[in-house]
Amino acid sequence: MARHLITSAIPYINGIKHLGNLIGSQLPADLFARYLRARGHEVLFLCATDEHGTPAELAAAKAGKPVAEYCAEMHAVQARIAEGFRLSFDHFGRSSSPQNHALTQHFAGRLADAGLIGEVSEKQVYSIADGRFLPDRYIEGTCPNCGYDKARGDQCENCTKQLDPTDLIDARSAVSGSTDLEVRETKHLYLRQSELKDELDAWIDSKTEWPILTTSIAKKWLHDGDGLRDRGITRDLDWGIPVQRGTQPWPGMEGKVFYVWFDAPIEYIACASEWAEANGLTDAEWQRWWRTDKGAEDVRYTQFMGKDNVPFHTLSFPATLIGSGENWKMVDHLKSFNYLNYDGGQFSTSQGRGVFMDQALELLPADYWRWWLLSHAPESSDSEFTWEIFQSSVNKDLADVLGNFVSRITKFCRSKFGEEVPQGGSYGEIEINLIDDLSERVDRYARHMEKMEVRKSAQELRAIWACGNEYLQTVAPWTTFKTNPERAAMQTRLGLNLAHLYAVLSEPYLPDTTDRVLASLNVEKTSWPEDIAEFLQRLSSGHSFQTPEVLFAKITDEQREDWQHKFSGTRNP
RNA sequence: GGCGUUAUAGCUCAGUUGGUUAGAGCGAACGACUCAUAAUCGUUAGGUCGGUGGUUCAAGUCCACCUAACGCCA
Repeated sequence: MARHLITSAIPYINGIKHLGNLIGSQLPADLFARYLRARGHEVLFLCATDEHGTPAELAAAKAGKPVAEYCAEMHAVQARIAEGFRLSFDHFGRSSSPQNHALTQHFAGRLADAGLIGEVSEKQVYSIADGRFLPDRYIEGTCPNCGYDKARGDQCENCTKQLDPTDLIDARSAVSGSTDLEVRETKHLYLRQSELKDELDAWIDSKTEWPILTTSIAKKWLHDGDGLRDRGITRDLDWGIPVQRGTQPWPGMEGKVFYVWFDAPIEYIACASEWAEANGLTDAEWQRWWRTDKGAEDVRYTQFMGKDNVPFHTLSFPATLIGSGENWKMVDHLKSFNYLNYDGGQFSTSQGRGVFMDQALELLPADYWRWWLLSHAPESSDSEFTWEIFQSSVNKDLADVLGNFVSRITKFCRSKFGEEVPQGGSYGEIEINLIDDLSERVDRYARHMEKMEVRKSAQELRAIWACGNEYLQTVAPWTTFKTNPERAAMQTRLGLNLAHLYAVLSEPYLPDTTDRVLASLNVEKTSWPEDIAEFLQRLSSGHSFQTPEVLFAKITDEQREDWQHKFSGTRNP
């Protein structure tokens, strides 16, 4: 038994996430967490909403609500949808929590004490009508290069030219449309992460098991051009964590907040604290997960994220932890994912393109999505969602292979022996071979899971399901029954036990299906099948069961076409 | 312009440190079975591994150059 800390990249608060976001971090993290729990390990699985920054403010303004209220509502929405997908977070926190305020300020203080915070004066556009500074991307105007009239202050979307806000002709605020703008001097704090470059470099070199995708991105940021650049950690905004040096005020920083990228990863830690509070636990209880001087030295920490998040997790956040000079737990394994594309293009939150989490659950139960997404996870490269692939994969794997197996064995038993496990007969060579084969396969399945090889473990799981159909096809109990009912009883008993085995093995992928099958078979959730031969005797003669309803309905061509059409455009938020 | 990732059967993807006839699932064809959600099981066809050149006794697997897609940065 080991202790595993698992975090998923925290989704941004402004709206419901799409399937690409889901498979990029939360879902594979959940798979891993469920697997490790099933193996009897102690797991703390954390996720949260990332709530600060300008996009949240603007989304709230658009919704006509105070930003705090908006975030609270959206957090509840995301929590409910996560529950719908059976994401088994031990806690789903909020980066706006008091714990994260305190910790973020604490880290800033420690970094400042260590000489790792610099102050920089810069010029930024201030909107007098809005009464605030505007981030570059919230300034619009006419592009001096191509004449496009909705160019943003950082870049023209039309001609892709990189811009400075002062380049824009007739610049205006994207918030209010006001053209009453001026450039003002403002002071910001910078994290001098360049000072930690060598330490980070050595640390990353020690992570030989990390995927190439991860290390190559990190290395690029470390070595490209002038090397790792210092980054601003404060902003002139209202919504965020007020800049403080620990618990003390920070002279000259009044009215400023920490930049969202700085406080968001700290929420991983704060979330553990929120978890402890929510469960009536002491600080020591969460610190034993996060402080290597307070009991976390034996914790194995795994982070899940999309590739766009890699720099923050390999450089900026580690720089924060190392720079604090305290004994914080650093990530051991970092699993990053590529993008899932939607029907030839990208999923897009801002454009409302693709299938969103709430919509998906309206169409089909969570297990359908979990299975497809996980078995097609974009691990080695970007992968693609199309309705055709989704339909054929779900129908074939879930309905025909797994669902039909459970259906045929329970119905056969009911018709010949009634709804209880039949007695009599003993194994022959075929059964011995089957058990050997299954033992090997389960072993392989587990090894893939340990290494977080999501697609490969799904492939192996499917092969394990197929073994059941193959077995029934080979021994044909419906034929055996005519001449040797006792032998048919043994074959049927084994078949029912296979259904039990499959339910337990499939739990990380298909939690609801597991519950349904176990309920039909009248068995409690049990531990992982360490010994396959022993496990396949658990349902013994006389044990009663109920024949389950169809586990997975097939997706019809009409449904597919209907959905294809319905989701071909963009979503109106 | 720089850098990175990817390029393997019709489709979606595996191929560990270079080593005998390049694998899986889907789809296709054929056959078997009839317990089951017209489901299942088996067999077969099918790729010289984006292109060119090189290193090596031996390369999909290493090197160089080229092409294409995607991404990041400037």
